[in-house]
Amino acid sequence: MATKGITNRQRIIEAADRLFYVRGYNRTSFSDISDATGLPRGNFYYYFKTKEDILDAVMDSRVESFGQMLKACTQATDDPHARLLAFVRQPLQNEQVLQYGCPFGTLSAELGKSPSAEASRAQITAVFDVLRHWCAGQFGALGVTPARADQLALELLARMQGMTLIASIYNDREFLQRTGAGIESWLDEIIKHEVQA
Amino acid sequence: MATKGITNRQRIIEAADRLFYVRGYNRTSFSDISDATGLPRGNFYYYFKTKEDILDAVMDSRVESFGQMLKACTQATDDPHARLLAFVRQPLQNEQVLQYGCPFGTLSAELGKSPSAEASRAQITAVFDVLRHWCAGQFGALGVTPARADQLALELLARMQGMTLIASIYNDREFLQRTGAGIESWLDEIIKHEVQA
DNA sequence: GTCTATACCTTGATAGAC
DNA sequence: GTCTATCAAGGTATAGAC
Repeated sequence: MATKGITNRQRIIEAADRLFYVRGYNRTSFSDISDATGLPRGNFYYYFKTKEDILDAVMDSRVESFGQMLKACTQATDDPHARLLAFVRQPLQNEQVLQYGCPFGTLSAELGKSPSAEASRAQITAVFDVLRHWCAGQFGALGVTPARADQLALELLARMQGMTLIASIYNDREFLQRTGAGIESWLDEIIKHEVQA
Repeated sequence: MATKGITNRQRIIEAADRLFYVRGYNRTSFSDISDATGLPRGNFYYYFKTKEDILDAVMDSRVESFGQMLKACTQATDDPHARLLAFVRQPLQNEQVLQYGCPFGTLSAELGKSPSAEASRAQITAVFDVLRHWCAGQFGALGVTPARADQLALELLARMQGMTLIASIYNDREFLQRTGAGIESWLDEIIKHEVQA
């Protein structure tokens, strides 16, 4: 029964994850999740106390799956530069980014206007911290100071967020590719000027 | 009577503009606008047929006021570089950007997940086009080709959007200032390498 | 654990008095 | 033009049968 319970719980999380991404958190209702899963509305409260609890689980799920992605980037090669390149290229191949934007960025923009700014903000930063620290780790491995590595990590995330937002607003695949290439060039410049070989 | 009508209409637009910014469009109700203006809920329908009509008016208002800002930038100096600098520095001085992000960027992220993607997307791009074309005009005045000017305009907007999003997520004023300075340096490089004096 | 039925509230929107 | 009263629909959440 534990496995069966986990299965339905997982179904809810996955459906909510998708819906929060394509419709937004506030515009996603229990009825929507019910339609997507086939589970009756009232059933959700057996697994989650409130809608915000579902959001928490979705956030955890996104952190987890993105952690997996970063792990794959880490294990694929020992070269931090190659790792960062893989990280930069990943949204460029994702078709949905053009339509719905970055799952983290758009959700953060939405939750940043939440009533309980305390709780939401902590969750948002927790998600971005995963990316931030991983990127900073790669820059650090390239030989810059920890403080500088963190600065570069934030700048990289900002560039990627700006890229995905503008690309999704204009639904402009060419801009996405061009700007992605620009970020790669920027990485090259960083390594050329700040890293001793 | 016309003036009185316009006055109340203007009150609604201003209150809605503020609420859409700090609470988001979907989470702002007629009751919220009623509380903010002191006008009864039912009264809104004398001025606007639907909630989306209020959104339209708010968008127009934002375009209008930002157009004024750009006009001020344009009239303040004849130097396109100085104009672009003023444009870049403008969000750096705005305290609310740290808390609620860019009014255009966050609203676009929210409306990009709207049901009627057709109508919303057109409005969003209309808003960003104002900024895009103004920036492209400045780059063009610096002497680059129209196509290149448009590319640079988009890149500038993307950088600023990324900057404001990350800054608001981490509520990091230092990052905002630092990244703003980085964008200014980037502008310098562009002019140095692409513009013939 | 799963499902149905429903309570209770807020929403956007309408009708009509003044 | 302004306001009150109210509607129907949809929201989250709960109670309780199975």
